[in-house]
Amino acid sequence: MPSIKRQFSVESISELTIARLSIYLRCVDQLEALGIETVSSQELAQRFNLNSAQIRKDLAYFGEFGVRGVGYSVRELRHYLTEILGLNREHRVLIVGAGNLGTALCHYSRFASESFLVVAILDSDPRKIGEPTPGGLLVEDASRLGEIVRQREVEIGVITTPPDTAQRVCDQMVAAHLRAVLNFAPVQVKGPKSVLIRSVDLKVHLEELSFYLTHGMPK
Amino acid sequence: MPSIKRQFSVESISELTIARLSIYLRCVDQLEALGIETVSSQELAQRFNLNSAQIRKDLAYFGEFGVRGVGYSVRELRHYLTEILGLNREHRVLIVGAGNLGTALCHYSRFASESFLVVAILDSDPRKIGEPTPGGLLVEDASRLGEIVRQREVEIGVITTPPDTAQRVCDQMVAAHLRAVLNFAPVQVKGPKSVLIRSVDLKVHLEELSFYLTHGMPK
DNA sequence: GCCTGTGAACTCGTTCACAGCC
DNA sequence: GGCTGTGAACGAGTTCACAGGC
Repeated sequence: MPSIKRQFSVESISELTIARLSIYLRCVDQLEALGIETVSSQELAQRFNLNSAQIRKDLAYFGEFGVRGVGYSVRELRHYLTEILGLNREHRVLIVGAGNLGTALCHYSRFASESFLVVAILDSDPRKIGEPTPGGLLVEDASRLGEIVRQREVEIGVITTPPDTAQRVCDQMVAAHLRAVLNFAPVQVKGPKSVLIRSVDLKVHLEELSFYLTHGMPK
Repeated sequence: MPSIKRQFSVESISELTIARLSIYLRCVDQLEALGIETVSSQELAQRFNLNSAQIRKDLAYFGEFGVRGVGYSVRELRHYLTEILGLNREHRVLIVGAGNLGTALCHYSRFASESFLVVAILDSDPRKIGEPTPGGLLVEDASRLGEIVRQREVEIGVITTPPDTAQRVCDQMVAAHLRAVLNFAPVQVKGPKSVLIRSVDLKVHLEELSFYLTHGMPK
């Protein structure tokens, strides 16, 4: 079994490609569960509404995983995608904001994947501190963020606070040397380029639906 | 105050433009809260990390809202964006899946915007049916979906079930004539083109972070 | 014959740069 | 002088189409 290319340059690969790799991984997981051992890019494309040339191109950035005339081994592909996405090790996650969304994610991200472990959920509301979430984790004091990040070797911070405190929390996460931040608050949070910041913006998605409901569907 | 173009063609406008309009609306909301009355595309761009030409182009699809030499009236722009996005009327939302995420969204989408109203949350688990969510809404029986959609004039369905039931729920939503579906389950759900289906994929976002944490940051 | 990997063609989206207007 | 609205230039991303290998 060949290994993934050592020399791919992260710079030259589109973020859209990375997002699709995650989708491909999900697809081969399903195929494996069905007992399918080999799959061609065409078959993958048909089954999951994708484009076969794009699948081949996306994969080819990272190595030659397929066999001409045959296709890809489902098992191998799953292995490669897991390795490429960095999912063969555990990522420790900390959530700030123990509201409904924060506590929900606390539980959700556990079943979402083996690779992400929520090691703390913080809040600054004294009434919430010390209380357990449905998942069984105790809410801790937001002022202990730096200390907790260091002690528990946290890499990823998740913001589920109201919008007006999101930027402050993000600044604290940057100061605590978290390497990546996932923001769920409906504001644009900013930080230095050394920290990877991504937002999941529910409001934008709902408003997009509203637009198309009002003006008719897209192409 | 001029009105928005009647004759823009939805087909010719990119989904990315629509998503940005939602961001612009959020930005002018903030400016209005600061008491700022007029803003140029350049100022908007600087303040919120956007591109001024893109702002002008995005807005120009829908009308001539600006004044040359001056800029845009914050109040007017807010009005136009609200109208364009179809946020000047209420959209009724139904959630299927009363787990942590479903109940969280039930509450969340209320404060997210005035324009979206969650009118029902359903589940098929008899232990959950009849129980109140933190927001005070009672969980109803998922088998009543069609009836509830009709009676309460629901437009948008939200899926927060586990992945294995998501497609079935989506099919039921299509059958019940919901016009748009927002899926939070980590699977690709499919439906006819007449129904707008969008997914918010937490797992993909986390795995993208994992990729960059493993291989270094993007450009 | 079939399917991958990939250069080339094309499509789509962004940015530039300036004419037109205040 | 300053800023919008927009064609034109550019760049990114997708799809085509085929050479190469099983």
